[in-house]
Order: sequence, then C-alpha cells, then structure tokens
Amino acid sequence: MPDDGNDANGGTDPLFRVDSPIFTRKELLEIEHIPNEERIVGRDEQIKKVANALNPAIAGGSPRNMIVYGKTGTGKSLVAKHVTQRAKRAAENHGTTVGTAYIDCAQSNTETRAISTLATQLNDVGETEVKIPPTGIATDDYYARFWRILDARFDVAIIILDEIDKLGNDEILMQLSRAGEAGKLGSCKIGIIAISNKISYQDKLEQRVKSSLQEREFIFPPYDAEQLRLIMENREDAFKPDVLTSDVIPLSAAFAASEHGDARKALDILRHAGEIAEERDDERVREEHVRDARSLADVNRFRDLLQGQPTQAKLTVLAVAELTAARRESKIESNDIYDKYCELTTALDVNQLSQRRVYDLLREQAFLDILGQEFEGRGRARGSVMKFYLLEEPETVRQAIQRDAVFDQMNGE
DNA sequence: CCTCCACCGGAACGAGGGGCGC
DNA sequence: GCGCCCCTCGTTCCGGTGGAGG
Repeated sequence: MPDDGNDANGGTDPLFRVDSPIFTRKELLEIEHIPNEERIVGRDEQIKKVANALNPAIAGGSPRNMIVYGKTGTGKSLVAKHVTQRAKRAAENHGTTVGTAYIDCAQSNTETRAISTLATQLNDVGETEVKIPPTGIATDDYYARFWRILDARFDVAIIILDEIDKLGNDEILMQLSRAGEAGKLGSCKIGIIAISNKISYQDKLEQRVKSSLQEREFIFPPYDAEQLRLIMENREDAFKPDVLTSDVIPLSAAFAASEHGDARKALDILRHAGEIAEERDDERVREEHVRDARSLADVNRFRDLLQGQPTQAKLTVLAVAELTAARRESKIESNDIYDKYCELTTALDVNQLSQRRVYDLLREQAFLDILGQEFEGRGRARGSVMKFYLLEEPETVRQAIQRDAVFDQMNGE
C-alpha cells in the first residue's frame, strides 16, 4: 500500500486517509495475532509442559490428553496453537504425519457442530473422497466420516477444544477420548487439548471423561505488570517509531495487571489509546489517551457481550439494572427480578415469558459474565434465594441495552 | 417433631425453522 | 418432494430440600 501522504494524482481526499500518523502495523495489536516464539512472554514453563504431554506423538504414539485452565488473556490458546504447530513440524522430521485442528466451542457450541467443523478442518476431499456437509446429516454419521478421515490421513491428530465450558454436553469429549478403545479408529491416535477459563468446569464433567482428560492439568496464571509490559513492548512496532511517550506502556500494563492480568485487555487499551490519539490529531500517544482508553475498553467489551443476546435476555438484564438503580442493595432476588421483568414486558408490549424461563435466562447471563450471581442459603430450600447483580454501572448497562429496536418507544417517553 | 411451603433446577416435550440425501 | 436429522426457544411438571410455624 503506497502512502506518500496527500498525493494528488492518487485522488486522495484529505477527509479519508490510508496512512496513519500513529500506526504502522496495527494488526500486531490484535489478540489473534500469533507472535513468533521469541515474542511469547513468560509462558516458558507452560510451553514445556504442553510439549511434554504431546511428546509421544512425535514418534507416532498417543499424546496425553490435557486440560488447560486460566482466565481470559493468559495465553492459553496462544500456547496451545504454538506448541501443536511445533509438534507437527517435529513429527514430520520423524516421518510421522500429524493433523491439527482447532475449534472454538463458543461458536461450535453443540456436539454436531463441533464434530462437523472438526471433520471439515481435517478433511481433504481429494485425498479421502469423504464429503462433509455443513449440516443436515445425523451426528453418528459425522463421527463415522470423521474416523475414516483420521485413519486415511494421519498417524496422530491433535485437537484443541477452546472455551470447552461453552459446549452443551460432554458427548464429544467422551467419543474422542474413547475412540481408540471403542475400536472406532484403526491406526490413528488422538490427543485432546481442552481449554477452559472456568476452573469449576471440572465439576460438571462426567466421571468417565474426567479420568482421561485429567491426565494432565495445567493452570495458566495471570500475567504480572512486568510481563504485560514486555508483551506490549514486543508489539511496539505496531506503532510508528517514537510515537509512544515513555509512560504509555507501563501505565497500560498497570491498568491491565490491576484487573486480571489480562493480555487481551492490555493490548485493547494500547490500541484504543492509539486510536484516540489519532482521532484527536495528536502526533504522539500520551498518558491521558491511555486513561480514556481504559474506560472505553470497558464499555466496548460490555456492548460486545450484549450484542448477540436476544431481546428477552436483554430485558432480564434491564430489569436488574432498573432495580439496582432504584435501590441501595445491588444484589437482587430472582423473584423481584421477575416482577420487574413483567412490568417491563407489559410496558413495552412484548411477549412475556414464564418465570422458569426467565430464571434460565438469568443464569445464562451470569454464565456469560454479563451478570453476577450469588446463592444465598443452603440447598434448594425455602428461604434460599438466587441473587443476581450487575457488573457495570446501571447507566452503562441501560445505554448498551437500549440499542435494541424494541426499546425505541421507551426513548420516546 | 412434623408438615407445609417456596424455591431451585433437572427432565421431558413440542413447535417452528433449516438442511441434506435420494 | 419426502423423510430424516439437528437447533433454539419455550412450556409444563416434578423431585429435593430444609426453614418456618404449628
């Protein structure tokens, strides 16, 4: 992309510009960007452990299954992808063919979708003559085709299941971990890397799957401020030289470290700071930009979370927001939320759902970290109540929610 | 001590919608 | 086009639980 500034014969309109005064390679600040190995910071030990578990695969043996825990932005996916790629290359030098697949269970969130995307990723129609329709066939059929593909193409398959707690049921784990013993597979071996950001996930696992997944269990700790600083410095060439003032990176690191040690957040703050500087026609990124970027990052994150939610789910969250604004107590009993919810639905003239359903919606919002959840009492007895609360300011929540078309008439009032 | 009663949460079920293979 | 398959949203029903109140 040529960027000679306001070159007239390029038809450049000064209102729009291709060249940025701040960024050179902005894509380096995307979390999806996989840095090459010398840029992976502070995860040496984790890389070694994962590699160790995969080691048997190099010579064509069974890799150990593992489950990786850690909060968002602690490098779980990064390390998993990185090590599997290296394992694949190392195996090739030994004449072993290794297939690798990565699925995000938040997107492929049912058994059928997950196995379907797995099969598609590892397939090569020219080689196997197996067709994988994206949908429409029975789940068993997907499995059957999947096993055929594996045996036809690979000695070992390493499968990364990211955000595995978002998966509806464990059946696919069961199938994958038992494929060899059940005689579904001939020669191919399977290794599973399961990734979850909720440690409580293991409680939900069925015993039969648990034993095979927990062969290896790793916990990724949050990054400390020093490591976050290094991560950002490694990607500093996303910016033009000398654009960052000296306190920008340390301050971003300190902000991100004070929350969860989340590298994604750190990079978001840094990127937003650059964008804010750009908008304000500043030549350099300064401390004040970082401070503004921090709150912007929070609001954006919450808006993104709510974006995909159906209207009914937003209504339940709105009910919590209204009650929080009206009371002192921030933790609201599920019954009160339902009453408020009913008020809202009649006021807006939308369909009113049953209490049972609303309760499920609330729990789902809590699972997605849109709401907080707290159980009071013991068992399921009378007197024990489930309470929900906001994780943001009521006003932020209201604004984010009222983008839904249904709420237009509310703004008219 | 016993019996309600209110609440959580699992499960079964169905409607409506969409896709594939033959 | 028909029969089969899957997904999402929702409802109804009910078992377990343990504090309140006789």
